[in-house]
Amino acid sequence: MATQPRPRDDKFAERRAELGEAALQTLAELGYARTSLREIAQNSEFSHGVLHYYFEDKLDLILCSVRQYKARCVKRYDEVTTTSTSYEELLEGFAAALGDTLRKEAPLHRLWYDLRAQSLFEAAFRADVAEIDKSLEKMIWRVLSRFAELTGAPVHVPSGVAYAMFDGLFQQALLKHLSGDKKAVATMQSNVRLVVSQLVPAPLPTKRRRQTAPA
Amino acid sequence: MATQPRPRDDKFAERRAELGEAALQTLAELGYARTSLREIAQNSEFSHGVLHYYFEDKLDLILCSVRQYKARCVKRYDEVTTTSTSYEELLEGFAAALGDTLRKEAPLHRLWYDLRAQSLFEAAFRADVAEIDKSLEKMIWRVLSRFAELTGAPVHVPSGVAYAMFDGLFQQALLKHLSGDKKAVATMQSNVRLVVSQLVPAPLPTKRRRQTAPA
Amino acid sequence: MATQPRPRDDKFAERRAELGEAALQTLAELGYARTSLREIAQNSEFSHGVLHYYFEDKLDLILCSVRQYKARCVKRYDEVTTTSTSYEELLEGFAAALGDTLRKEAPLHRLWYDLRAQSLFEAAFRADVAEIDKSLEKMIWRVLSRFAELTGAPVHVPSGVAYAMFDGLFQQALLKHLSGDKKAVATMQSNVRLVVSQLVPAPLPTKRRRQTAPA
Amino acid sequence: MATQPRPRDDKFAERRAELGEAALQTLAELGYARTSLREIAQNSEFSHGVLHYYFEDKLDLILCSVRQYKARCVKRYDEVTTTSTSYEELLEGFAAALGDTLRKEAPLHRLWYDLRAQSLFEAAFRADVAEIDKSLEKMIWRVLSRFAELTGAPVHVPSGVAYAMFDGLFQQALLKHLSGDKKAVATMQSNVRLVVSQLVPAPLPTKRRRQTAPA
DNA sequence: CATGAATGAGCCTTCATTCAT
DNA sequence: CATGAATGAAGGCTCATTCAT
Repeated sequence: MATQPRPRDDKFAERRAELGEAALQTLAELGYARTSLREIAQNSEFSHGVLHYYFEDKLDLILCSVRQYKARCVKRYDEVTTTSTSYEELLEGFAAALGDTLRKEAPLHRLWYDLRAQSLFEAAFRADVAEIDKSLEKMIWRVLSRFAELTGAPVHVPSGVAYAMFDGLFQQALLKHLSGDKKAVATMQSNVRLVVSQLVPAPLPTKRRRQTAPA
Repeated sequence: MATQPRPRDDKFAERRAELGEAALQTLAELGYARTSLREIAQNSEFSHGVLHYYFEDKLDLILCSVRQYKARCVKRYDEVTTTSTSYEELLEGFAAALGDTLRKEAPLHRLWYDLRAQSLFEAAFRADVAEIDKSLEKMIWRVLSRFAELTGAPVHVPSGVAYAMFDGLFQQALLKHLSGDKKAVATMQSNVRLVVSQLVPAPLPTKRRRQTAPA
Repeated sequence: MATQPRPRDDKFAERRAELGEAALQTLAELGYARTSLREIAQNSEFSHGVLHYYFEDKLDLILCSVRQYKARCVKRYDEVTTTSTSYEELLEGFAAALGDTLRKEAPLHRLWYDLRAQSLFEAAFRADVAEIDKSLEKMIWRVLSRFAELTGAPVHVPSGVAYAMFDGLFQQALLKHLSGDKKAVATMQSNVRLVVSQLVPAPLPTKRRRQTAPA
Repeated sequence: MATQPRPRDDKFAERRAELGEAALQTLAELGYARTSLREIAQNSEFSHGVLHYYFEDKLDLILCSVRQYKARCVKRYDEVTTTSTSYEELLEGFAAALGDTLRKEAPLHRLWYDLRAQSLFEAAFRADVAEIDKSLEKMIWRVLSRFAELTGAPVHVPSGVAYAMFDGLFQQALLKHLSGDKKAVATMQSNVRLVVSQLVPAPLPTKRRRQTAPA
C-alpha cells in the first residue's frame, strides 16, 4: 500500500530508467566517446532535448544506463547461485551464465569496460564505477561462497583477488569473441572451471555431497 | 653492408618513433578520445602538420606510441626474469617491477587499457592490440616458466589464464591507485605473491608450505 | 466604492506584480541575456509555466520587473526632496540616497542599465525604457527645483542635461563600485556635490562662493 | 627598418584586426548577446572556424573589435583637439565630431555601451572595458585641456566628472537618435556647448585670442 | 619536407515556447 | 487556472583533415 508515495519523483525515475534503457542500445554499439546524445535520441523514439531534460549531462545518462544493465546482470548470476544445489550444478550454471553473457551481451559488456577505462582518466567517473565494480565483486564472492558452502571448504583467496581473476578471464574472452574467435566462449568456460576448481576444490567424486541446508 | 640499405625508410621510421614518443606524454595524460593531434603537437616541439605527414591518422599514431611503450615495458620485466637466480629473488623482483610500474607509469598504463577497451568497438585497433596483448602474455609466461624452472615443478595453468589473472589484478590495482588508495601497490603485491605461489608453489626449502591445505 | 470593479484584472495585475518582484532578484544577479525563465522560476516559489501564463514573453516580464523597481526608487528620492528644508539638508540627503542606492542596490541598478543598453538594439524595449528614463529625469528635476526653491536662484541647465550629468556620474560610480573600488561611493558623492553646486549655487549664508571664479 | 621583426606574429595580429573589423558590422547591428559567431562569419567572407582559430572565444573577439573601433574614435577626436587654434573652432569642431559620431556611427557606439553594460555583470569584461573607458576619459580631458589652454583659465572639474557628463549626454542623445528623434543631434550639440561653456568659460568676445604657441 | 591557415561537420548544452493534462 | 513534460532551433566550441606555400 506504500506503493505511491511520491508520484512525481516516481514518474521521473521511471522515465529516466526508460531513457537509460533506450540509450543502452546505441551506447553498446558505439562506445562512450563515439556516441552522441543526438545519436541516442535518433535511435530511440525520443527527442534530443528530452535527454537533457532528464539527465544532468552525458555522463549522468551513461552512468544510469550502465548501472541499470549491471544490476540486471548481477541479478541473473545471483539466481544461478541461489538455485544451484550441487557443486556440479553451480559450476555448470556459472560457466553457462558467463558463456551466455559473452554470446548475447558482448556489446553491452564492452560498454562497461569502456566506462571503466575512462574512469582511469576522468575522476568524475570513478565513484560510480567503483560502486558497480564493488557490486560485481560481491556477486562473484557470493558465487564462490556458495561453492564453499556446498563443499564445506573455504575459498582460498580474498574477494578482490577472485573478482580480478574472473574479470581478467572474461575480458580476455570478450576481446577474442568480438574478434571472431569461435572458441572464445568454450575456452573461457574451461578456464573458469579450472580456476574455480583451484579456488574451491571440488568435493571428492565418490562421496556424494551431503546437501547443506538451504538458507 | 646492411647498414644503410634504405636511408629513406630508416629516417622515416626514426622520425615516427620520435613523434610517437613525444605523443605518449599527452596521450597518457588525457586518454585516447580526449587527446587531439593539436594538443600533442603543442606539448611537443613538433608542428601540427608533421603528425599528419608521418602518420596515416590519429589511430596510426596512438598505436605506434603504445606499441613502443609496451615493448620497453616487456624488456624491463624480462630483465628481472633473466637475472633472477632463485624463486625468492624472482618473486620479489617481479612484485617490485609491478609495483614500480604502478607507481611510476600509471598514466602510461591506463592509456594501454584505454586502447584495449577501444579495440572492443573499433575493429581497426584489434590486430595491433592483440599483438601487444600476446607479447604481454608471453612475457608473463616467461616469468612463470622461470619460476617453474627454479622450482622443478610445472605451471598449473595455461599461459592465457595466467596472463588474465595478473592482468586482472594489475588493472584493479591501477584503478585503486589512481583513485588515491595508498595501499593499492602493497595490496597488489601481496595478491601477486599469493597467486604466484598457487600457480607455481615455492620449493620446499623455504618454510612455506600449507598453501593449499584446507583450513 | 471603486474598490472592486474588475476583480479579474486586479488579481491578474497583482499576480504580475508578485512575479515581477520575484524575478527581480535573479535578473539583477545575472542580467537580461543570461537569465532564463527557468532560472527565475527555480529561484522563486513559482512554476515555470506560470510565468508564461502571466507574461507575454521574457521581455514583458523584465519590463514589468524593472518598472516596478524604478517606481520604488523614484519614490525614495522624492521623499528626500519633499522633506528637506534647507539646501544643506537636501544636498546631504540626495548624496546619501545616491550612496545608499549604490551600496545596497547595485545589482538592481545594473539591470536597469542593461535594459537601457538593450533598448539601443531592440525597438521593442524603447517605449518602456524611454518612459522610465523620463520618470527619472523628472525626479532629478524635482530635486534641482527644490534646490532652486531653497536658494531663490534658477537652475542653470535644462532638465535633460541635468539628468544626463547625474546619470553619467552614477553609471561611472556603479562600474567602479562593482569592480571593487572602495572609494567609488565617496568619490561619487563628492562629485555630485560639486555638480549640484555648479547647477544651483549654494545660498550666500553658507560661506562658499567663488565656485565659478577662475583660479 | 625595424618593421618586420616577427612576420609570424604580425600576420596573426593583422588577421585578428581584419576579422575584428569584419565582426564589427554584425556586432553593431545585433549587439553582443544576439550576435553569434556563425552570424559574424556568414556576414563576412570568412568561415565559421577561422574565428575560433584566431580568437580564444567570443569575448576575445568582441573585445578586439570594440577596442579597435574605439581607438579609431579617439584618434579622430584628438585630431580636432590638436588642429583647432581657437576656442570657437575647437568648440565647433568638438560639437561637430560628436554630431558626426552620432549620425554615422550610432550602431557602432551602442555596441560599446552594450559591452560596458555587460561588464557590470561579467567580471571577465571589466579590465578591458575599464581600459577603454579610461582612454575615452583621457581623450575628453585632452579636449578640455585644450580649451583651457586657449582660454588661459583652468578646467573646473576633475577629469572623471567631465567624462561622465559628456558620456551621459552622448548616451542620452544616442537613445533619442536611434528612437527616431530628428532633433537628437542638434539638442546634444547645444547641450555640449552649454556644458563646455560652464566647465571652461569662453574668453571675452571682444578680446581676440592671442594664439598660444602650438606644441 | 614541413608548416600552419582554413574548413566545416559535429558535439554538448541552453532555452523560449508549446501543449496535454 | 496551473503544471511541467517535451520540443527543436540555436549557440559556443573542438577537431581531424586538407592544402597552398
